[in-house]
Amino acid sequence: MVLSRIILGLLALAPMTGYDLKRHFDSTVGHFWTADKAQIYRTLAQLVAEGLAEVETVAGSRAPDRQEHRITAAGRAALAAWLASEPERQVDRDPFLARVFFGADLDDGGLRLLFAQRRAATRAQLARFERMRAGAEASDRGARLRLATLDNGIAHLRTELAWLDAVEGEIGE
Amino acid sequence: MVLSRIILGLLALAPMTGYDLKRHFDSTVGHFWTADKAQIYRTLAQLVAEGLAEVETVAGSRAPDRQEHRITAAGRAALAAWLASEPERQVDRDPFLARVFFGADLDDGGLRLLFAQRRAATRAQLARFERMRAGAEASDRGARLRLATLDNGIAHLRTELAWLDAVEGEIGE
DNA sequence: ATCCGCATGTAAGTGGTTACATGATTCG
DNA sequence: CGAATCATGTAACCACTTACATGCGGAT
Repeated sequence: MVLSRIILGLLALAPMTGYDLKRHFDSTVGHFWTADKAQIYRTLAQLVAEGLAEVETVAGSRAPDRQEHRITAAGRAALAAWLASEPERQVDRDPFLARVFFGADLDDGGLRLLFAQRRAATRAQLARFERMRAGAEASDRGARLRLATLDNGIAHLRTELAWLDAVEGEIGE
Repeated sequence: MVLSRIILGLLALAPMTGYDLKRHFDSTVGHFWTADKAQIYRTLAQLVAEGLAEVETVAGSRAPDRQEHRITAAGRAALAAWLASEPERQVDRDPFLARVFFGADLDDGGLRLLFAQRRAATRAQLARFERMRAGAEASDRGARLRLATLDNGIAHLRTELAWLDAVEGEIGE
């Protein structure tokens, strides 16, 4: 459900192929939703079957044929309805915190490695997000909202680093 | 995989029924992992089939029979191996942020409602976590680590509220 | 020649949710 | 008398991941 609406939202910006969508899930919307191509192609077929999108085969001038998907009027209505509906409840599943929770069974070295890995991963992602932020501008309301979602990710990554400092300080002693 | 190891971790603390485990997923470990009973019973059966846990039927003195599950030596080894293994990469999927991202198609009232709902949900969860925190003590290393995972949740919820303040301030003007 | 980017999809499996179904005991 | 808690499980479905499979065009 959420995936199909995000795809509709992206198609509302411009007609796209499954491949184009995949690139969006790897970049612009990747900080709050990911999807792999098997999922994307399946969902696109579904949207077409439901009449929320339509396909047009564009002969590849110098590449394979593109299956361009375009949002329909019904699709725009479905998108608007979803935007105004109550957000699905979010599940937070964190394999790292699961390890920390049972971390008493781990020796000091293992625990330090666990935190070090988390710190490295968090830093790397923060750097990625900050690069994305730098190359964006808040021209209109839509752009400001899209930037706000990125800022949300950045804020949480910084919080994670601060938490790591606190916990490692406590453990280190 | 992660679910089965968390269950092993809980069974390492004490033998339990599926019902007991469900209560843990609703309370102590709920802030980083959730599971419903269908999943729990299925996974318990799997663990027994793999020899990582064993069952003992305890006749109910004043209630239904309990299927007590106990971790085996092989189970402890599997738990230790998982603890020392590299954490599975975490997927962050947030239906709320997805709505904000496409929020330009929403009118001002819709947008304000969206943020208000998020704020209420965040506050409610923060209150729950803080109550849990108050009733806990950091006696030994294990308890400190378990508390740290709760503090992680609290820190992120506070960050979310701060982010909401910032975004709503910007939108409101 | 070989690899990378573009572009499409299928098959099989795992993980997770929802709905259905049963039954005893205890507390108000 | 009814609701809540304890306790178990099945069936069906939906969401997501991984692996397999193909083929063109352009750059090194």
